[in-house]
Amino acid sequence: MARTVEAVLDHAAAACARRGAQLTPLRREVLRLVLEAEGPVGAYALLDRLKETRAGAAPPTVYRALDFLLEQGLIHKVERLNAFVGCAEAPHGHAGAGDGHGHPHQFLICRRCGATTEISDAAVTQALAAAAGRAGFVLHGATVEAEGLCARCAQG
Amino acid sequence: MARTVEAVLDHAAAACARRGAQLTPLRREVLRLVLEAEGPVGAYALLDRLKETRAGAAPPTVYRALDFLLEQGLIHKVERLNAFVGCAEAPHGHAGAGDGHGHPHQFLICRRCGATTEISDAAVTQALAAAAGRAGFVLHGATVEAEGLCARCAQG
DNA sequence: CCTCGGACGATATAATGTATCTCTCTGCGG
DNA sequence: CCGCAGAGAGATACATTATATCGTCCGAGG
Ligand SMILES: [Zn+2]
Ligand SMILES: [Zn+2]
Ligand SMILES: [Zn+2]
Ligand SMILES: [Zn+2]
Repeated sequence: MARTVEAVLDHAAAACARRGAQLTPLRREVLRLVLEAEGPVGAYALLDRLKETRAGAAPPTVYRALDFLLEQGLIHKVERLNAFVGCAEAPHGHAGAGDGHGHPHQFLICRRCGATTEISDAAVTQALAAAAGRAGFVLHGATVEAEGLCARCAQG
Repeated sequence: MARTVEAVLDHAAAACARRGAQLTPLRREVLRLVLEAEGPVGAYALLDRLKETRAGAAPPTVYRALDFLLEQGLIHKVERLNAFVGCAEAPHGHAGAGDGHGHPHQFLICRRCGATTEISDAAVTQALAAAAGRAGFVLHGATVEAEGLCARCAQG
C-alpha cells in the first residue's frame, strides 16, 4: 500500500508538471495524508497530522494545499461531510482534466459506517446535463452525493 | 408576494399538523424569513433578521427551527453554499413526504449571479438510483447541486 | 543587479454548527 | 388540586470549518 501511495504521488507530480503546475513537497505531503486516510478526512485532521512533521503549519497551510489539489483534480471535496478524499481515478491515468474542474463524479456515502465510494456514472452525468440544458443552464460541474447504506451495512 | 408567503405558511402549518407536528410561531417566523429571502440564505443571516423581533435569539434558536423545517421538507439545504432555501414544491401540494427526508430534488446554482433553481428531474433521480443499485448501495437520499451559468447570465 | 510573481509562514478573525443546562408551558394521571 | 413527563425554547459556552492579511523567501527573466 505504501508503495502504491508513492507511485500515485509520482504519477500526480508528473501530471501537474505536464500542466505547468508544481506538486511541491508541502502539497505532496498533504496529498499523501489524504491518500493514507481510510476515508474522507477533514482539513483540521489533516492539519494535526501535518504538524507532526511541519511544526509551523496553520489552517492556511493546509487549505492552500487542498485548493491546489482540488484544482488539479487530485482530490475531491465531500460537501456533506466538509471533508476531502483522494480521487479514485487519478491513479488510473485520468489525473484531472487540466481544466481546473476535475472530472464528473458521484459519491455514495454510507450513513452507518461512513464509507465513501467514488463512482463516475455516465447516465447520471448525462441526465443532469440534459436537465440543465432544458433549463437553459450552462453546466460547469456538479456535486452529487448519495446517502444511504453501503452493500456491507445493508446486509445486517 | 406577501400574500403568497402567508398562504404558503398557512399551507405549511396544515401539512405539519396532518403529520402530528407543529409549526410553532418561532418556526413559522424562521420559515417566513427563508421564504422572503431572494435566494439561499445562511443560518447566521437568518439569525440576524430573527433578532429584530426576538432579541434573545441565539444560534441554537435558528438551527433548531431549521432542523425542524428540513425534517418537514419545507426547506432544503444547499450544501455548497451552507445555506437554506424554501422548497419550491411545498406550495404546490407536495409539502414534504412526511418520511423525514423531503423529496428528490436538484439545484442549479449560477456561479455569476448566485441564482439557485430547484428542479426535480426524474431521469436524474432514476439514473442515480440505478447507479447506486449496481453498487449494492441502498439509497436514502441525495444531494445534487449543479454549478454553472443560469440562462440569463449565459446570454452575456 | 532588479523586480516580479508564486509559494509559504504567521497571526488574527470570520463563518458555521453543537453541547448542555435550565426554564416554562401544557396535557394528563392520580 | 398536585405532580409528572415531554416538547419547545432561552441562554451560555464551546467546537469546527474557513478566510483575510501581511511579511518573507526564492527562482525566473530582464
Ligand atoms: Zn475523481
Ligand atoms: Zn456502511
Ligand atoms: Zn423541494
Ligand atoms: Zn446567473
